[in-house]
Amino acid sequence: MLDPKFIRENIDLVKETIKKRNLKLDLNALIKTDNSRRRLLVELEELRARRNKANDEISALLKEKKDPKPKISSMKAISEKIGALEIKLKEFDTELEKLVLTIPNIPHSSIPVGDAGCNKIVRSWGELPKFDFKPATHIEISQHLDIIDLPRATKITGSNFILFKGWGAKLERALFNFMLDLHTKKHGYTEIFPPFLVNRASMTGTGQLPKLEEDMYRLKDDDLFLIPTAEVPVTNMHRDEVLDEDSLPVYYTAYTACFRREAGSYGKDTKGLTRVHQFDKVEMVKFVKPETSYNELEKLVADAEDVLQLLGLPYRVNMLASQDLSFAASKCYDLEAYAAGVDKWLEVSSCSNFEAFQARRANIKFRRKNTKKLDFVHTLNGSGIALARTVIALLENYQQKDGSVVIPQVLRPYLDGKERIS
RNA sequence: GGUGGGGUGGCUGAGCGGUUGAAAGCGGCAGUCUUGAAAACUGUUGUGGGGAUUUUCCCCACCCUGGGUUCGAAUCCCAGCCCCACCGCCA
Repeated sequence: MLDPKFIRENIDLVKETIKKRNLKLDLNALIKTDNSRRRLLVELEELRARRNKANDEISALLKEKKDPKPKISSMKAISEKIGALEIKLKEFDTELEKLVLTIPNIPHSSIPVGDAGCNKIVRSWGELPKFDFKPATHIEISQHLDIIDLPRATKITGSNFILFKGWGAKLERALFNFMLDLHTKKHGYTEIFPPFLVNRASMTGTGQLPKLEEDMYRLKDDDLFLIPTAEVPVTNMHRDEVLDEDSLPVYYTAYTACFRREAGSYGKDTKGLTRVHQFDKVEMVKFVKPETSYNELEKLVADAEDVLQLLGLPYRVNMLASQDLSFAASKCYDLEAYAAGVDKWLEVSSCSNFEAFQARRANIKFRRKNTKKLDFVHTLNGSGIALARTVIALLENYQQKDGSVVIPQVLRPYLDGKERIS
């Protein structure tokens, strides 16, 4: 969320943001509520000041053994008025909060303005694989190699779930182990293994709630949610905390399964592994000082790119335009890996700078040493990287004419030194 | 799941319905002393919000959360959440 005070003082900038994001949002209600609330607050606080003063006087009268009764009865009416105004204030607060939560983050000045067509490919890496045969899709390959069993996953649970088997299961495990090792040993992240279930406060802290409740799996009896990404538990580690300036930047990486209902996306990417309800992902999360956050974003993207480069998967880096940018982000790069069988660029990572948007909501601060003032940290996160889609790219790009699949060099130590799955 | 105990500032820990935003200690910061350090001593030290004559001043709120009683609540009542201990169940 944005700071209501910031909105008040930068109303033109917020209007411009809404325009850039192509949203239909009326700010008048917000401005009006904010003004009414403050007018009421002044009135209420004056009354409370009077009450406090009177209470001191009553207290003094009692000490002098004088009769406080007249004073007390004169205060009764004021107290009732205060009670009434407090109820009204609460209504304004609730309303204002509701309205403020509908305001998205301000896009960074460096990103293109426009819809997804304006997204900008800032760089590409690797060469597209060439075949002297028609490359098969990951569905065909995994069936042939007996490493993924979708019909049985459907039987056990339902459609759009995956069951990895044999070398498929080992490949999955090899991938996230490789990624965690890379981020912890080479890129300096601290490994976290968080709970996969989180409470409502955590979901609200990172912004999944209240907006996206429909997209989440929820355990009704306990009011807990299956995490849609490790971003939720890991970012919420520091919810309502004040971090040491010296401890920043904080880098965390975590493997988790991710659960998404994908409500409303039926009919889109329903075949194969592209869009599933449960997938594995290694996530990177950063807590940084505001003045460093854009530099940190570039480093975050580089860390995610390193995974793809070491796996030898061609990819491109897509800087999202204002209308394609998620609600809480100021700037975001998507990494898209090429998959030869389906001949598509698949989004395997999304690296975002949220500036103080999440930190304000989750109340994550740090104290500056020189001024001793509290300030919100900037939070960033990025996939490093999402697995099911990476498996698609691996299978399709490394397939051979004989139907086998070559294993990239970096994964072999995790797979008993095996060179190919056949 | 059952029983008992408990949630107060950065930490430990007092707190009678009425100058208690909160004792005391520790820690932090500044100063005195010292060649320097330690010790000792002195002072200082929470957060959020609002107002104005906006580098300063004034006010309000906050003692787990939400209600209630009262002229007045950290203190009394109710509900919830969380923590600790023991018992039960359990990988």
